Amino acid sequence: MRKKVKLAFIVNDKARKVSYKKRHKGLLKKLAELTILCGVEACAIIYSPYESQPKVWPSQRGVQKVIKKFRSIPEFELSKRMLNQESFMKQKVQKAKDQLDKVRKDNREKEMSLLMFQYLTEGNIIDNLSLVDLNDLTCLINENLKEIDWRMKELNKKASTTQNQAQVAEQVVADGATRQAEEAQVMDHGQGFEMNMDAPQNESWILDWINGADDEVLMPFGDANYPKN
Amino acid sequence: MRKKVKLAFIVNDKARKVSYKKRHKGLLKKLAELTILCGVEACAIIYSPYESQPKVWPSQRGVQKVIKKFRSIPEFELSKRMLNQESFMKQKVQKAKDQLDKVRKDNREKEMSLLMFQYLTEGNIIDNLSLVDLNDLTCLINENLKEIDWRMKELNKKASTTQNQAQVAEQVVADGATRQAEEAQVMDHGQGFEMNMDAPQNESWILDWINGADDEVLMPFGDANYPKN
DNA sequence: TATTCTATCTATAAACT
DNA sequence: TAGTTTATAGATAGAAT
Repeated sequence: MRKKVKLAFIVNDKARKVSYKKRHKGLLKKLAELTILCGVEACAIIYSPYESQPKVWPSQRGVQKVIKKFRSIPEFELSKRMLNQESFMKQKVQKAKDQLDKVRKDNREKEMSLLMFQYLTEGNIIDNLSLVDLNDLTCLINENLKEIDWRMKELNKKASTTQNQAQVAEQVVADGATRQAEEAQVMDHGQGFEMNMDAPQNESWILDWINGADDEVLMPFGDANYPKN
Repeated sequence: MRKKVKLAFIVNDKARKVSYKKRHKGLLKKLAELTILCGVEACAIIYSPYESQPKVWPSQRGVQKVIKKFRSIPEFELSKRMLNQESFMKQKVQKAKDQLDKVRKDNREKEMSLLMFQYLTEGNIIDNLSLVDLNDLTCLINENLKEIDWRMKELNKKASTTQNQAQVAEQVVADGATRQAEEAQVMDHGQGFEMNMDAPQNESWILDWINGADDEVLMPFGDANYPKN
């Protein structure tokens, strides 16, 4: 029901003021907590349109002390610090971009996995697949065949029962298909503010294996389909 | 499981640093949200023990602008503002005290109600009741008798059925007793940090009526039992 | 206009990697 | 030491008072 706050100027005057009052209060509380809990000096200055005087925090002594320090810093020193802040921001942006790339790659993998299992279980392949898609899909299926083969061999080695290989193979494929289908969520490819930047929380054994240590395998899933930014 | 944060310096160095990093990050985010959502100018300066440079917010332009304003304010003007801040704090304290009084009064009422219904339902009265307690209790019972009387009259007026008065009266008493007992939570009388400062969320009709408009009734429940602060 | 209520979103303490 | 995860405490949007 309650909508997620969109990080943008609140156009409605009334709503903005209400929000300001709540958030202003919350902010000062947080700042107070930070200074008390962690024993740091800090101050905040807020020029609100609702009061003629800027709102300051904390009380008399605190702000004067902190501000005094700032007064004593020459102008050019200040600029230098600001530039540091700017480069810090650039780092942040780069990090966010890296995360984006990672999520896109993950999404691509999940999509492909979904396609693969659709193909394996329903026997039909979706139209409109690009050459790249088909290539990745083929790759993925080959990976899985290898995996199955490897697992069969492992089981053979260790088997103390009389299970035959065909049964084992079927079991592995069915198991993998179920888990993969459950986990394959095709995520948003857009670049909006709401984009999911979280890394996926559960990797299937297939993806683990693909991402994993085997250097002989050529890695598929480039970001060919996504615009560079 | 997770304990409620106690508003005090975190003694454990490791825990304090972890907390600082999280809260610092959270604070700047909040500040950014405030400025964007509500279109206000603001800045924060944090002198952390973990960085040689004070942490500032927001980026270059923002801080310089806000700080410049502050630089241009004469020292004595600053003091004046700080005093305003101080008086603002005094107001806050007074408000908190008022709230405390209110909660204490509410608690007193709830205790008395509980006693009354224990007396009415179990027929025995707890020992160690002071003269004041007994007086309040008598008062409260009289109030309730009046209320019952009033309700009976109302029902008589409006009754289109053939219900007799005795039945109605019994109904009212039973109903009131149940609701009152459910709602009567005897709250903490201490003055610790954890004290419940919330106003009670559900008033019974009896308390509504006691607090309400009838000026003829002498109000019981002074704060006689509590130390003034 | 401010306060209260409450469903929901967000921050973060603690544990784990 | 820093990043991740998870459960819970805390903040707050929106509605009602």
